[in-house]
This record gives sequence, C-alpha cells and structure tokens, in this order.
Amino acid sequence: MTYLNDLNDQQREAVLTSEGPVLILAGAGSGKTKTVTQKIAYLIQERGVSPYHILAFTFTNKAAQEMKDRVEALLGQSVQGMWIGTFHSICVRILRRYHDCLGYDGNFSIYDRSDQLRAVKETLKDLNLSKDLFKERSVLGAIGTFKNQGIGPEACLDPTSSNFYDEKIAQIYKRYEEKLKENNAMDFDDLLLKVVDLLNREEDIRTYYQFHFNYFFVDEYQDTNPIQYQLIKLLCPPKPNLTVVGDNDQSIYAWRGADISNILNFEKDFPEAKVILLEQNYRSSQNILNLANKVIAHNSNRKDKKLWTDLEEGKKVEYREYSHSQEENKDVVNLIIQRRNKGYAFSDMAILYRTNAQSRGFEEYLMMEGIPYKVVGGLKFYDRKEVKDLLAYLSLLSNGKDDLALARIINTPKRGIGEATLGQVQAYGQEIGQSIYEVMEGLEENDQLKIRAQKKISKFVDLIHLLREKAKTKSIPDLMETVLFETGYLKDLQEEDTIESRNRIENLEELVSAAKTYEEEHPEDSLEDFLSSLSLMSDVDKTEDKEEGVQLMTVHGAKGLEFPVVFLVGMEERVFPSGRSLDEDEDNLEEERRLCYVAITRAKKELYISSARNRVQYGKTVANLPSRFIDEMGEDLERVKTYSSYRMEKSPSLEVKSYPTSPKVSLTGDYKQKPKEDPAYHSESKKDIHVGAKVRHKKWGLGMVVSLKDKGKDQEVVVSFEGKGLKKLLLSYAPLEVVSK
DNA sequence: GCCCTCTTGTTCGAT
DNA sequence: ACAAGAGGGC
Repeated sequence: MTYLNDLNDQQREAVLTSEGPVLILAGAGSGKTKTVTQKIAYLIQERGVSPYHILAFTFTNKAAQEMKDRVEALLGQSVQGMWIGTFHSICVRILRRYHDCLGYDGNFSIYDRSDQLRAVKETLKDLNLSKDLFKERSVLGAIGTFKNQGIGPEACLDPTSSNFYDEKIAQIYKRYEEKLKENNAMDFDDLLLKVVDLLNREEDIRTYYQFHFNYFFVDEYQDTNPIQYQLIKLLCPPKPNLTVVGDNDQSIYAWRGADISNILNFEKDFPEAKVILLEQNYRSSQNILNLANKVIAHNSNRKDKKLWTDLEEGKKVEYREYSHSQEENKDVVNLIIQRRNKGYAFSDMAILYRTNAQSRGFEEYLMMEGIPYKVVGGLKFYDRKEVKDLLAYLSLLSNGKDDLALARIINTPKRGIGEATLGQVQAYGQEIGQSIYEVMEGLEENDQLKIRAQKKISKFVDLIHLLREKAKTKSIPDLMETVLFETGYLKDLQEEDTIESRNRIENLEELVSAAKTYEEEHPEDSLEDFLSSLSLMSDVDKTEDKEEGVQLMTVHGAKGLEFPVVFLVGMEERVFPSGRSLDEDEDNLEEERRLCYVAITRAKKELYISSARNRVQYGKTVANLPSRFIDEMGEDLERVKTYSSYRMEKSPSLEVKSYPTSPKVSLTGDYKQKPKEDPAYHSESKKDIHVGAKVRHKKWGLGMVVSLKDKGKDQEVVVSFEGKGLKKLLLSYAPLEVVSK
C-alpha cells in the first residue's frame, strides 16, 4: 500500500492498529478523515475485510458521503454495502427492518422539532395542563434530556424526591410517548432509543448484529450522548475492533446531551484500548494555531494537547472593533472584496457567527454588492409552510395514522373543516383507538358519530383515496405535482398572485425538483425512504457545494469544515459567549470557549475577527462589550484601527449616540412607512376625554372612560360600555365622541 | 368557520 | 423585525 507513505507516524499507527479498541485523539485539522478513510481502505484491501462487515457512524450524511467517496478513490472500487451514516439514519435502517418487534408499522413517520412541539402542545391539552405553567419548550427539553440518557417515562420519576412539577413532567412524557405511538411516529431521539430497546430485548437480533459487524468506527466521538454510547456498546462484541475519533476540545453539543466523559473514559471502558494522539496540524498557519491554543488553554477541564504545524507562520490574525453591527456588516463585505482582488475565490471565504439571526445584516450588503453567497441553516427551506404542507400530504398518504400531518393539511386549502370538527373526530378516535383519518374513513357507516361537516369530510376522504391510488403508480415528483393539483393547493396560490404566493410556488417547484434528484440517486427507494431521508438531513447536508459563493453559517454548522479565509464576527459578551451561557455555570462558558476554538481552527490562511459595540437585536439596539475571548487572545491579535474605533477613542460616549440606528438599506426598495395619522379622527371633542367622561361609540353605544394612558404617540383608553363590559381602544382610531363632561 | 388585529416570543446551538 | 398564535367580531 503505497499510500501509507502519505501518513505521519501517529496516523500510520492508527491505520495499522486494525484489531482492538483504538481512541484517536485528533486535534483540529490533524488529518482525521484521512486517517479513518485510509484505515477503512487498508482493512478492505490488505486485511480482506468485506465492506458489509464495517459499520461507521459519522456526524452528518455529508461526512458519510465524503468518507465513502474517499475510500472508493483510494481503492479504485465501489464499497457498496458498507454501513456508513449518521446514528439516526443507521437506526432508521434497522427500525424499518424490525419495526414489528416494537409494535410499529414499517411506514412510521419521523417527527422533527416542530412536530414534537405540536405533539407536546396537544399532550398538554389532553392532560388539561396550563401552558403558562408548562412551557412547551422546557417540557420538550426535559423529555429530550431523559431520552438522551435512555430513561423512559416510567423510570424518569425519582420516587424519593419528586415534586408536583416532576410528577407532571413524567405524566406528560408518558402521554407524549403514547401519542407518538398512536400516530405511528417517532421523534429523533426515539430512533436511537427504540433501537437500543430492541437490542436489549431481542437477543437474536443483538447477536445477529454483533456477529455481522466486525469493524466499527465512530467519528466525532466527543459529541456522542449516553444513548449513542449504549448503542455502540450493544452492537459491539466484548472486545471490539472499535476505532473512535474525536477531540475533547471540540465538544460543542453538551446542550443536546453529548457527554464528554464518553471520550475521557474510553480507556476505562475498553481497558485494552490504544490511545493515539494526532497533534500535527495540516490546515492552519502557525499564527492561527497559536491563537487557538491560547484561547483553549483557559479551559480547566481538558486533556492538554498542543497543535503544531510545519506550515509557515502566515498572516497575523486581525481584530477590528466597530461601533455598530451595521458597520461590521459593511466592512466585512469590503474585506471580502479586497480578498477576492488578492486572488481568493468567494467560495474560499466564510463568515462564521454565533447565532443564525446574525446572517441577515451580511446578506444585505453581499446582495447589494452582487456577491454570490450561501447561507447554511437558519431560515430553513424545509421549515417553510408550503414545503411542510406538501410533505404533510405525503406523510398522510404514507402513514394514515399520522394525526399531526392530517391536522396540518385537513383545512389547507380551506375545506370548511375547522377545529371544532377536528376535535370531535379526534376525541371519538381516542375513545375507540383509531386515528383521525381512520375515523373519517368510516364516518359514513358510523351511526354513533354525527358530524355536521360529514359531507365535507367524505369529500376529503375521497381525495385521499384518489391520491393513494395515484401514489401506487406514480414517481415521487409526479405524486407531488398530483397532490398540488388535485388538492387545489397550487390553484389557490396562483389565484392569490402576490409576491409571497409566487415565492411559495417557486419553493414548491424546488421541492419537486429535489425529489427528482433524489429519485435519480436512489431509484429503488420508497416514499417512506424519501421522507425519512429528508427529515434526517442536517443543514450542512442540504447545501450543495458546487455553487460558488461566500459561505455564511453558525460556528456549530462549520464544525468539520475548513476555509482559506474566515471572518469570525460578533465577538461580543452576551453574543459569543452567549448571554445564557454567562447566566449559567462555568461548564457552559467552557463549552463556549471550545466553540470559539472550533471557529478559529476552521481558518487555513487568514482569519479576521470582529466585534461591534452596538448591535440590533430583537429589533432594537443593544450595547455590548467585546468578548472576553478577545482579551484571552492577547498579543497574538493584531488590532486594526477602524474608522469608528478611531472615533470611539476620541469620544466614546458621543459615538454610541451618534450612529444612526435605523436601517438604511432596503433591498426591495419598498421603504416601510408608518401610517400617517388621519387628522379627521382628532375631533375637537376627543381632546376633552378624561377618566370619568361619558362617551358614545359607533358600535358599542354609551359608556364611561375608566382609564387613560399614553402608549407611544397614541393614547389607550379603557371604556366601560353599558351592558358590554370593558373595551380597550386606541384613542386616535376609535370612533368615540364625548357626550358630557 | 373565517378573518382581522393585537400580542407574544424569538435568538444559543441541531440530528 | 418578524412570524405565529390568541382573541374577538362578523
């Protein structure tokens, strides 16, 4: 194997240690993927291992694809049959095969976060719990935490120290699980949980897989959670040929249950484990690495590890402080143009930020300059209403028990079947153990349930029947078009004929063509396969890399990627590190610091860091100090004066006030105007309004003013009307006249 | 049941 | 700033 010569000593050792457990502690840019792919190629070519017996977990589908491609390139042959994918997609594969043992149908739906929130919401309604007391998000967070640790609804309550809230959470968890089961649906966590459950319970299946797979790989091991760890343990025989790769300094998913002790305890879990350290970095210049090392050294809970490189020192990392985020937006775009003129392609550059909402300002200026760019994640295509609607139709066609999907589209387009009707049917279905759609199907022959909208429901059932028939013969993209046509969905949008509706039609067309592409690539796959692969795609998976353009993404999204030029923006206290991490404990801050380390180590040649004193957030301007991470970088940072930093030095207090806070750019050219106040409403008599005054309202008749208070430019007046009760009105708009003082 | 308007929460990150 | 949800009128 001549290619082994490309490897350094540690990498080669990792490749050649083919038997037994191996932990590869791989620093950022240390050739981790290269090592793993060479190891797989080595196993197949030199050790005669069949790809069928290799199981590899990656973090994204894209990473899986890349690994597969690289192995094939090394071998010059296809490695079809190798099990490589994310934890979730591999679990789906197992579940589609053994769903029977879990009491699920093979066409189960997969619920994403927004589906989960809807399910929690319904659960709260079922249990009659106030959603002021039980916030959907925190309930879901609690359930997720249990699931990530493999704790079921029965086990989640500690009987010795439970309180009202914990008991209710346990109840909600239980009902939520039942609901998903009734809908023949699983959420993301379930995909792992159910497989663990299956393997725990069914010895045959466990033994089958333990014998089937001989070599195991886990990428990004520092980000595995307890349930993933259990899964690995269950699939592996006692002395596994298990190679895990990770970097404890890049653990950035504690918030979704990742347990850093998985990597720290690997040697304890597998006593014969060999640990190999990859510290030589092939990606970044020395200056960039120094900065990364310096920042991460401030963390206490870590294994010391220092990246070094043979590469040149490179350009110093630059830091710019702006007075306002808009200025940052603009200047970064200027820098991008400069870099481009120096010979970098736009696609060589990336803007990395802490939160998705920060992309907007950069997009505006990029667009203005006509620079191609791509936003990874954020406002997601697959989260758009019309996309979710069409997919909900497909889910319902595939899985008739999916009440959530049905509820989404039963009245879209309008069919005159509203909430009341739906509630009736659902309640009845609950009683007799049927899904909403099943009840609807049998409604005409049903004497017990009388529903006013029965005719409308029958029409809907006929429609679904028709579509199901078509689904049998048509390809997925054809089926989509049929759904859009037969339901009248497309017609409604066409008739609406607004900028928005045209946009929605375009999105639907894009979805149809995505289905076409999928079908070409996976000609054998069913509708269920298509739907699940859509739900399991990560943001990075969804972006095609062939297009040219500046990449915009969160630091989380940039994990595992690299760019010649990186702009790390918004380095401010309460932005990065995030406000919430500062309000909580030290562990959170350390995770933010690791995140910062990840961001820095994405850069190969040039890194530009920036912060803004003032930033528009939630629609208003807030002031923040530069991030503590900037201080921690110290001398290694070259502080470049900006126009505003120069001004700030001179008169910092003035500057904050003088910068215009109103957005000056509008890309559509349609500047929003505040509605002008109509002077006609300011009749003379209104000036006499005071608490206690008798007034007459056009609609409500006579009443008395109870209170009066300023609200912006307007005044809010509360009037008690005879027989009608209290009404809150805005003085300038309400058709009121004073009857007597 | 539908539509309009006002309120509320979002923005920490994501399979 | 913006979207989704709630609430009330029709």
